[in-house]
Amino acid sequence: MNYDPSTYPPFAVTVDVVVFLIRNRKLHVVVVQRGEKPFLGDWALPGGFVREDEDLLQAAFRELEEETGLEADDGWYIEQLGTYGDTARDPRMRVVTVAYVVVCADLPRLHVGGDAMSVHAKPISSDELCSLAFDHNQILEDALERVRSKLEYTTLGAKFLESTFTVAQLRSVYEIVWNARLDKGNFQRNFRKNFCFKAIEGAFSASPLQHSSSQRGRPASVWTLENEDVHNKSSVSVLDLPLARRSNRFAR
Amino acid sequence: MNYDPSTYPPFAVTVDVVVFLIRNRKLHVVVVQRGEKPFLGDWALPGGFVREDEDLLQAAFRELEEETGLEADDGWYIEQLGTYGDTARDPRMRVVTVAYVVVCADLPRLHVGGDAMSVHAKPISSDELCSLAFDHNQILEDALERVRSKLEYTTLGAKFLESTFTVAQLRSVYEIVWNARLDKGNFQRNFRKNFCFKAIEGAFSASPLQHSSSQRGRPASVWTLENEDVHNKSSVSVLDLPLARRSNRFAR
DNA sequence: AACTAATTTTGTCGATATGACAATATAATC
DNA sequence: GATTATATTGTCATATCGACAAAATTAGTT
Repeated sequence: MNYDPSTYPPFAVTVDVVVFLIRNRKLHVVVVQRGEKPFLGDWALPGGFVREDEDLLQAAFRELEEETGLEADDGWYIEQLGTYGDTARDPRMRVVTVAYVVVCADLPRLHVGGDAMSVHAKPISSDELCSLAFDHNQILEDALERVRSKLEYTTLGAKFLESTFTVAQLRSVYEIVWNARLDKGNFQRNFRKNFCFKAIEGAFSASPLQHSSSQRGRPASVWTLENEDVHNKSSVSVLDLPLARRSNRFAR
Repeated sequence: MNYDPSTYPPFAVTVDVVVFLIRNRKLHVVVVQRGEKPFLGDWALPGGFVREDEDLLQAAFRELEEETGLEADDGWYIEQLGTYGDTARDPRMRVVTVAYVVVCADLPRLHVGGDAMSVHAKPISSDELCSLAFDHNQILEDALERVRSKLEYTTLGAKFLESTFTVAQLRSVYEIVWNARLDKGNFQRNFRKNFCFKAIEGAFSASPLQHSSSQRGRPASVWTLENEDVHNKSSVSVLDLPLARRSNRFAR
C-alpha cells in the first residue's frame, strides 16, 4: 500500500534477439557461446544489458552487432516479441529481458565479439530440442510460433529472401518454416491476387534456395516487395489474402 | 565493447494495465487519476513499480487491485501487450514498463486506493481522443488494436460477458468493439459451427447488454465457453472458423 | 533441329465458405 | 387471438479452397 517510488527496487534490463534465417533449405537461429560467468560456455541468444541512454530497440541492434557482427540491413525485419521477468530467471540478480525477433536473408558473415566465445547459426530441427542458457528455450519457442503465425497473414516470409525473389523461392520459405508442402498452383494464384508484390522486368531463375545445380526449366519472373517503407525497417505489408493457410497442414 | 555487467545501469521496472470492459453498450477503459508527482492530477493507466520478489504478472494484478480495487476473476483474460522503454518516457528516471491487457465483464465495483486520487471507467469514443500521462496514449492505442484483432480468430469476445451468455450478446460485443454492424444470421451460423461453445439447458433472454427494457420475443439459448482452462486464467480458445470478419467493415 | 527434362504458370472443378437477405419459430404483451 | 420483438433457420448468388491437371518456356541432349 504505502510504497515509496523513490526507493524503487533496482532492476537490470537486458535485450535478447532471436535471429532467424534460412540456410541450406533449413531454418536456423543465431546463437552465441557465453564467455561470462552465469552459464559460461553454454549457448544462448545474443543479447545484453541495455544502457541508460539508449532505447530498447537500439540496444538490441547494438548487442547483436557486438556479439555476432551482424549489422541491421534495410531488408531486415525486427519486432518486439515479449518480456520475460520471472524472479528466478537469472541467478545473479533480478533481470528483466525484452526479447526481439529478427527475420533476415542468409548472411555468411558472423564475427565473434563482445562477451561471446563463439557464434553460429544453429539449424532448428523438430526432434533435437536445444538447451540454451537462462529461459532462452522458452523465448526461442515463442519466437518460432510468432514467425510461423505471421507468415499466414503478412509478407514476413519475403524477409527471409533477398530484396528480389521468385514465387517459388517464397513458397519454399513457407514450406521450410511450416515444415509442410504447399501446392504450386494455389500458392501462385494467391500470390498474384495480392498487390503487395511488384514484378521486375527481366526474368531469372537460378534459385539459391532450391539448390538447383542445373539451371533448367522455364525461368521464373522476379518480384520485390511493394511499398517498402524506407523509414521503418520492420515494415511488413498485411496481405488482404493469405498466400497459404496453416490450418491442419502444420506438422510439428 | 568492454561493458561490465556488474556495473549494470539501474533501471526501474513498472507494469501498466489496460482494462477493457463494456458498459452501456460502449467500450470502456479503466483509468486512474494520479496522486503523485509526475503528471499529478492527470489521468493514467493503473500500474506501478514491480517489487523485487514478484513476477511481472503478479505485479500487474497487485497494482490493479491496489489502485482500482479490481481483483482478478476466473472469467478474466489477461495477456502481455508489450514493453515500452524509450529513454525519455518518464521525467524522473529511466523507467521501462511492461503493459498488460485485461478483458473482463462489467463490474460496478471500483474503489480508489494506492497512489490514485480517483478511478473510473472511461468510454472510448473515436472522436474525442484522450490524453493520458506518460506514453499511455500509445499503450492504449496498441491495446485497442490487439483486442480488436484478437476478436477475429479467438473467443476473446466472450470474456466481455458473464460466464453464461447468449449469441446475441456475443454479437453485440463484436459490434461494439469493432464499431460495426454484423448480420444476425451469418453470425449465428458461424457460432454454431464452432465447438468452443457449450449450450446450457434452460433458456433465458433478459440481455443486459441489449438494454432491453421490455422482455419480449423468443428467448435465446444460453451458452458458455467449452474447455475453460481453470489453471490458466488468460486462456481463450482459438476458433477454427471466425465468427465474423473484420475486413473492410471496420470503421475507425 | 527435334526431343527430353525441369520448372513456371495457368486452368479445371467439386466442395466449402461468405454475405446479403428472407422466412420461420417462439414467447411476451396488448 | 392478434401484435410485436427477438431468436433461429433457410436461400442463393458469388467467392474461395484444395487437389489435380494441363500448358508454357527454356536448357540440355541426341
